[in-house]
Amino acid sequence: MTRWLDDREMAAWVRLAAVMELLPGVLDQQLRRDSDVTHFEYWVLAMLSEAPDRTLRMTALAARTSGTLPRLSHVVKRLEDRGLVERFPCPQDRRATNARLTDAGWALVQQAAPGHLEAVRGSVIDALTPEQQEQLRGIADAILERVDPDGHMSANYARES
Amino acid sequence: MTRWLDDREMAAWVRLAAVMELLPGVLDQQLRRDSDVTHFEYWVLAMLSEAPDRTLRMTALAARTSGTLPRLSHVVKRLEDRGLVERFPCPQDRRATNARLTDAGWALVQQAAPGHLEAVRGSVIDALTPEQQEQLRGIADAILERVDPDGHMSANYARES
DNA sequence: ACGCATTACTTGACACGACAACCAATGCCT
DNA sequence: AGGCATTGGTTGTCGTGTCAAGTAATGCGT
Repeated sequence: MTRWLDDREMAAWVRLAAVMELLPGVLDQQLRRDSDVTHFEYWVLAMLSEAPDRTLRMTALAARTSGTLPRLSHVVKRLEDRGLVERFPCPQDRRATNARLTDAGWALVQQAAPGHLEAVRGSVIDALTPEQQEQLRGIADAILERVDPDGHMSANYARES
Repeated sequence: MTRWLDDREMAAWVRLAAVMELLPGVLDQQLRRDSDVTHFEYWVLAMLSEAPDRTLRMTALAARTSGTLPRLSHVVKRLEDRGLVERFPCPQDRRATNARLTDAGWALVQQAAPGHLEAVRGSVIDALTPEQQEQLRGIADAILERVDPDGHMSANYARES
């Protein structure tokens, strides 16, 4: 027999679904308008900008951005065509490809970061109390634990304990 | 001067971003595999199945699914081609189009609902304590308040107060 | 009652992601 | 050392979403 959702469960789920449907579009639009990159492209550039030598292997980049490898391949190629990233085979393992942020890519991240940060603050962070921010961390961790138990797809952060 | 995110804010944001990136895919896959519909298509059918006479105007459907009108137009057309929905001009206002769930569509929702429910439980609801579910509701409401202040895009639920 | 703005949607072109097939380098096993 | 599975990544095709433009009915102002 199926256990239906009670009111509390339904309320939580419906709102989460609405957030998942709306928030990505809002953030995407801001970045597109102001800096001509998608939200995902921005994450790619941002992760590279924080990496040693501004360089990461494709697989590492995929994990840090929660993206699949084919997706990353396409995205990085487009970024390369635009001169924001360069690719070169890894010397240690010639199967692997390294992606490095160019100066132009670095400049774009620097220019885009403040506006994006404001958007994230405006639609998420500043809408929440400090308590809610901590709650959100716990909730998201619990969900990620179910969705990606091994953390393969979200090596971006250190999960609690 | 830009206010950067502190540790607490960053932790919350990074995890929310990962959830937004991963969760839709997980739910999509389950529905595709088991019932050959996308998550968005499922919401469309589900909203219709709860509406009086299983019928809604396109605009109302868009609001309830947090989708844009062009998107809905495409999706409903595809659903119509598959015989799950039928469209007919609204008698009262001939600009408007009504979408009604067919018997086949109704059957699909009935068949798909239990599996989808299990997926939602498995990846979200059962991962959270009752307390966290209430927290999530509050957090999502706060975000939606910023992202869609007038509630145009999320007429699906009654927001608090 | 005429015209213009608005509402409600549809359509077409383009961009992006997913999936599957593919290729190349590596490393292990014997 | 030869063979085979595995790892790491790219490519092509297809489905789907978005955006901009277009159409048609409505309603409001004068």
